[in-house]
Amino acid sequence: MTNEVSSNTKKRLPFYLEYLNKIKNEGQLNVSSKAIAIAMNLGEVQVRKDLAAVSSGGRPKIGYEVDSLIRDLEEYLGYKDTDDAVLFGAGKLGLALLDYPGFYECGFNIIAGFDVDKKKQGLSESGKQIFDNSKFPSFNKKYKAKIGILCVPDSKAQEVCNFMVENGIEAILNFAQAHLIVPDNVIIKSENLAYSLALLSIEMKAKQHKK
Amino acid sequence: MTNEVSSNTKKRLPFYLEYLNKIKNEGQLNVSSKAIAIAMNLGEVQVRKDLAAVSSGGRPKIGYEVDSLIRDLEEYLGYKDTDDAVLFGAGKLGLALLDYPGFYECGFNIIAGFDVDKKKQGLSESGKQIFDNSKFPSFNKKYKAKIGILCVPDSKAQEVCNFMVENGIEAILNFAQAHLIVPDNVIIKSENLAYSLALLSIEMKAKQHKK
DNA sequence: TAGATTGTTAATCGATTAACAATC
DNA sequence: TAGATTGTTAATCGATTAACAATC
Repeated sequence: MTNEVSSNTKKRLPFYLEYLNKIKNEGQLNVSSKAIAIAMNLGEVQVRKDLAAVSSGGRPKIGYEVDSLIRDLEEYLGYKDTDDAVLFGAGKLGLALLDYPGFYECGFNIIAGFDVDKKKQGLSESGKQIFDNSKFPSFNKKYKAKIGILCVPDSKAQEVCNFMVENGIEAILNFAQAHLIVPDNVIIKSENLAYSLALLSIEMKAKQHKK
Repeated sequence: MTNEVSSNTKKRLPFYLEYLNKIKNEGQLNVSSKAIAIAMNLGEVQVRKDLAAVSSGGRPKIGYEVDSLIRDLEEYLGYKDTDDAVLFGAGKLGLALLDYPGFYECGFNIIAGFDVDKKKQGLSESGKQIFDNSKFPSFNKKYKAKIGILCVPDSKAQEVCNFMVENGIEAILNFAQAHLIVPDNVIIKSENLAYSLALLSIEMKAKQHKK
């Protein structure tokens, strides 16, 4: 059932939610697919198809009820039931992510950080515990986190990745610039910030050429 | 010419490059599309098509020359000529990005940060200057950065975004959880870390259901 | 030459868009 | 009822995959 929703649709869903929350705050109660399409630079029909896939639908002439659409999207995206996650590598990026409020809004609770460097262990600014890696096996026997965020140096990425997988992690958001190999039952998403920027820059240059 | 390469192909290119650098370091001189496909979990033909789009090609029976493939990919991705970028919002994430070494490797040089908070102005850990926003107009008349990274609080995102665009920024990598509106000549990529995690988590749960 | 591997053309698959029927 | 808007079915478009010819 979950997989009836196409992967491209899924990627757009959080942005619908963002837009809906914006207009909700402006006091809007209903919205048409046309209005959403214009604001988000998408096709009208695409918006309707996307929303049909995860919501109970709108009403002709009136449009979609903003509140119920927000509920349906949050439901689908799993923002309601909070998932526990752990983070490895409390460097600058790791610390920023540990204290990043956006995760919580999307239903994630980073319950602890891990780092091999004694100097980095202790409490983060927002009060999250940072333990030594060696504590993770017993920790995760108890807490059973399945989601891991990987922010260690590139050269340690594969090793730490293996360690996470051995101790119950099934989904990894990888910020290291490294080609990671994982078993089939584990999913991994490499989120390389510089790659995004590189692709953005290519697009920008392509656009300039066209002018 | 640039736009003959499909957008999905483009997204895979940095990952080819990553893998090629890995095997280069292991001393491998040539590589077949089959080997790449297996390592990266892609189709063999897809690899050949992707590589054909941006490289001078391989040789039957021998495969692709790792070195020249790396050169072609770096060339296409623009890793060779360094682009200047600026960053707005020197909070935790902003500071982490200012000092993030990965950007430089991909051909980006963050030449300065900007923040309205006097306490955040000065030097970052790696020695990057952080100025008051008011300095940006004259700064960018001189340096003409076209790429901007946006890390300000969600509520300030649109305002700062406008300010960037008014002063010559044409491509924005947005880390704020906010629906931003920009003129047609500006491109924007919203890089929301929590969204990535949410989609990963949905996939993980879908996978578990299948079992 | 035979075999491995590339590159290309055609077929398939999936996602987007267009046309239109259903409905309030 | 007329008009606006949703939802669906069919057509188009683009990307992936399969089949195969070219080449070293």
